[in-house]
Amino acid sequence: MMESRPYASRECRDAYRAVRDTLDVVSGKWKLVILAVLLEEKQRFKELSRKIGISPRILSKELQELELNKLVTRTVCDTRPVTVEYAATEHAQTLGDVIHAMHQWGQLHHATIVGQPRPKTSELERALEK
Amino acid sequence: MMESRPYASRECRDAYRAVRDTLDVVSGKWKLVILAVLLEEKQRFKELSRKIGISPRILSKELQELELNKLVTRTVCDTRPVTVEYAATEHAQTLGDVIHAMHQWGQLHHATIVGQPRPKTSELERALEK
DNA sequence: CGGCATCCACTTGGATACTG
DNA sequence: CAGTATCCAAGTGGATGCCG
Repeated sequence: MMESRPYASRECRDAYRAVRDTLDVVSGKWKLVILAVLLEEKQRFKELSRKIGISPRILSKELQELELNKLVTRTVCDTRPVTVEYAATEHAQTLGDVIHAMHQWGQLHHATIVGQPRPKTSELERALEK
Repeated sequence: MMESRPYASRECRDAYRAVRDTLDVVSGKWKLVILAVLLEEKQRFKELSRKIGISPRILSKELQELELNKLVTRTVCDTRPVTVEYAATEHAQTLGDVIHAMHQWGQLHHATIVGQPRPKTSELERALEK
């Protein structure tokens, strides 16, 4: 494999890797939701689970990945039944530009798609509504 | 369902929808690769398939989604066995800011992660190398 | 050549029950 | 409370063959 790659230059491949890294971090159903909540204020495991309606198994997995990527910190509190607090890191805040760009383009895209004389199929509606 | 959502305000929900729309468009294994190639110059189906090493079935599906989102155009050429040309649209070019932001942050992220005294686990390496 | 149909492997997300 | 184990449903990506 690796015969004919679409990227002639090393710079292109590296650029693509960087984009993919970002995509890996923000993709998925929950990562951005969790980060959004934690960026407002730190939360305990159960609070997160309840607030965003996510099962413990998934939440645990997501938080571990976010912690590996240094986007959240995990702090065990020495309380009675033991609680754990999760908080967004400074590094998580640097995601702002990416979120903003995606927010802007999402709006532009929506306008581009629905602001047309009779969209061809209803396929599209469903795709955007989901 | 829809009981307790983490988004108090309407603005937040709308912002999140816009971000999700963008994510839906650029996520996945191939969409950005296809767009990158088509942004350089228009290509025929087979050329695309060969250049980036993707099976016809997947390529077809991806192209249809991209066309629905007005990111590529599909042109049937009246040649002998019949060829089809795909080209990136102007709308596809507006994705530039998003890509750029993801590129920048991807680099920052990589530096943040690997530029540390002894990363805890080798988990991380694999996560970033894949 | 373009692209659909079939079948299949792997991943993602989820419900539930259980442990320290 | 925090987190794991099990089991499971659905989605995604892929190989191969066929057809106009």
